[in-house]
Amino acid sequence: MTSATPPSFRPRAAAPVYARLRDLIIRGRLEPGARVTEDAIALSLGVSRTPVREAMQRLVRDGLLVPVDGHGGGRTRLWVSPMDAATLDQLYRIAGALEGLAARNAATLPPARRATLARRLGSAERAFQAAAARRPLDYDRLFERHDAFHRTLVSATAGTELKAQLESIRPRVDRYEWYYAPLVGPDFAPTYREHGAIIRAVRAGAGESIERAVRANWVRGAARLVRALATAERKTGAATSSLSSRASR
Amino acid sequence: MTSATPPSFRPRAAAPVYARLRDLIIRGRLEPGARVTEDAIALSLGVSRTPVREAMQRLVRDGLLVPVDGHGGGRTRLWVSPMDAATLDQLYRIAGALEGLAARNAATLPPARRATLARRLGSAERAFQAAAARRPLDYDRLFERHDAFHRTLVSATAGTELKAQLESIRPRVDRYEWYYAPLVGPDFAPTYREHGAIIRAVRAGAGESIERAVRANWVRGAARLVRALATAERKTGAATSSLSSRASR
DNA sequence: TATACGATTTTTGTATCCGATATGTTTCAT
DNA sequence: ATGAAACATATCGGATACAAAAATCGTATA
Repeated sequence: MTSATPPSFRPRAAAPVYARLRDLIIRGRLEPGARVTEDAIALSLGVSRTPVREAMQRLVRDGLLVPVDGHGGGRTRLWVSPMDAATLDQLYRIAGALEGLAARNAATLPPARRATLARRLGSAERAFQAAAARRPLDYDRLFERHDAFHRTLVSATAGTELKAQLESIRPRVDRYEWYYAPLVGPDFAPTYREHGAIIRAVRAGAGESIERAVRANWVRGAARLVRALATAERKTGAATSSLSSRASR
Repeated sequence: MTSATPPSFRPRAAAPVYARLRDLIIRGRLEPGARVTEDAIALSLGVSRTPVREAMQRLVRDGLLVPVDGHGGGRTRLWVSPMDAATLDQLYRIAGALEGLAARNAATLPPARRATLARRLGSAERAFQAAAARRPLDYDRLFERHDAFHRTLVSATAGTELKAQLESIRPRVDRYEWYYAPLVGPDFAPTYREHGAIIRAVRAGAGESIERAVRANWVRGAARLVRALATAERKTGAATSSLSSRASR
């Protein structure tokens, strides 16, 4: 599911630390605004500060941690980055542009391989819809199935660099997905339609329309999440304004 | 109130090390395939291995250093990443997609600001052409002027996330630019035309065509560099095959 | 009571040390 | 002479030690 070590796992201790922290943030157990100190993490995970530092530097680059007082030079205290609708929108547009660029390549695939891709996308989509139909909804499974659809598309169309680039924004995208997806359902008909459009475009094999379909999926997905976020805020009363009151402990 | 903190920059050792190494690689003084060891850098720059390690990890994320493969699980020896036409092509397409996504926003700018942007782009382009007309050609200056054109465009149109994403591929893009730009000139008429098309599209204000123009610039720029690269290889006889023979000293 | 000053505590950045392991070299046996 | 095995070296990952900067908290004073 979410875990995957994109480039090549180098260190022995830093990788688990990174994976654990990233997961804590993505799943929301470390909320936006939570302070994260090297000592605390090192202590709680039973390693020294050295691998923790490496993991935290990587999380900064992922955009999951940010310096608390944004002075560009000295990277001092870090906290879990805030979440807001504007960032979500930007992020999803970027993902759409990149995945669209990748998917466009499907048009240049040999017809046989393109047909295979369309078939695999169809089967991934059916699995996703099946997961979405289960009651009670298992969001863990739903997330995984949804992700599988996009991974199928990307792995068949993106080159190494593009894959790496997509991986670099995945942590943040996943975080928004995890936070707000439960507020989107339980009706996923729009998503079905958009995925269906992607599959048909791949089958037809016109690069331009494949790219358009993929982009539309991301842009509209972002709109759905923003709507869910706004609704949630109206209900709970400015959920995001309590960010700075969190403590890491 | 407390004394307004002037940019109290605390000098960190890792930042200069990173900047220096990145520059050495981008400018080609550390060639593809050169081994880079923590000890050697630490010694030569007069710092300990700790900040050097941080810098090198960052360079790995930038794609300028890569682990030399061959030993599956163990440790990581790093060398300067190789350069090849396929990577160049992918990289430039990504840059085109991202910058195109940004530039598209120019269409939604208030007309006055859009006009200002078009004017600033025009003036940046004139500066670029002036630099390109100087004889002898100062590639350092040319590079800077060309970069300024794109920076003008991006800084006026891209959000924070998009800017960050573009920054993340800049080191590698710059490296290819530095390596092969001298082989492209001295006639930059195609570039003038493409930049001109971008400026006109911005002035007209149609998002779709702005994006197309920006993308075309990058895709065609990549093609020019690939052509230059191929020519250089034919002349020097497989320049890139000598990669693994470099020593770091 | 509010503010300014100061000491204590946190937390980060850098240096150094140690252990593990791949890599290269030398030596010995056949 | 050739191959293998033992040995030496290079280099990395992690732990620890130390210093410096910043934040926090308390106290004193106007």
